[in-house]
Amino acid sequence: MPELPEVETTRRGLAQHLSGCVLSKIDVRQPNLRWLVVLPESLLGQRLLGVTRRAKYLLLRFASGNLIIHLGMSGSLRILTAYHPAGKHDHIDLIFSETRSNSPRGNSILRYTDPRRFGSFHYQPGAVSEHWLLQKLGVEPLAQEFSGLYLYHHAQRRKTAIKNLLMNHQVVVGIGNIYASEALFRAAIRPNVRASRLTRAGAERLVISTKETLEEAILSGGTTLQDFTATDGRPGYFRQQLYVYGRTGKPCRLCGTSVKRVATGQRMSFYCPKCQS
DNA sequence: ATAGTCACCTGAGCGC
DNA sequence: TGCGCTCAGGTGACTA
Repeated sequence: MPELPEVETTRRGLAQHLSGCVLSKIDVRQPNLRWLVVLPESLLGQRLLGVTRRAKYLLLRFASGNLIIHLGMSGSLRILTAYHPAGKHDHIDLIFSETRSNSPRGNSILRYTDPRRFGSFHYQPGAVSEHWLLQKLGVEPLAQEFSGLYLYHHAQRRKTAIKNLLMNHQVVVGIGNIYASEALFRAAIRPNVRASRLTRAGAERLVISTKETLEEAILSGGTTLQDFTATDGRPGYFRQQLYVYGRTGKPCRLCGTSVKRVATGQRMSFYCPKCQS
């Protein structure tokens, strides 16, 4: 699924096309996502005031509260401006109507598709930060608080692999399996080294490479491996810029050495044995 | 507190 | 073609 760049790409599409529109209908065909989807009727008739993001959660703000959407591993949101019959994995439609009198466009359908159903929809009245899903999240990776010193402090005395630390969302949010491998490559750090062995300089490099990787991926519209599309249906193009993820046995783009794959906990990591010494 | 495992669910790709 | 196996972008719950 979507990691932070894919969620951010989705957020921008939603904000651009649906902000100011009024939610006129909710159609939940399959409520059994990661958690049972229960959306209140009271949302109907409310205007979408804005779309923000916290970690990988999309926050659709209405006057009475927020719709909190997570895309899980295989979820995507598309905006349809013409009727399309719902497919097998098209679980939820939110229908928005354009109400500005001078531009009487038709309805827009925000369609949630998710083959694996690991995603989620929640409604939180009032302050969104009080939702239990958002309570224990760490810092945003693109924010100033995510600094070399911050990461270094969190790495101290931890026995887990550095890649696991980077993917620990109580420390820093939004970094999943693709971008963790990519950021570690760019910082020349092997994914399996203990977090406690991270040096101050290494932490500095890793924070910089993480921000760079995420920012470049956002500019490319994210990474599409199989399912992900932006809200206009287009894939992300960052896959072409991946150095190591999914490139086992292929030559490192910098030195030509064969890219290796190793298990880090329950996930696969990819690295160049020469560049990441 | 931390680290590791399991669970949720479907589909793609591979070897036989 | 089909079967069985492994793997897949996430993350909360549970165990030791």
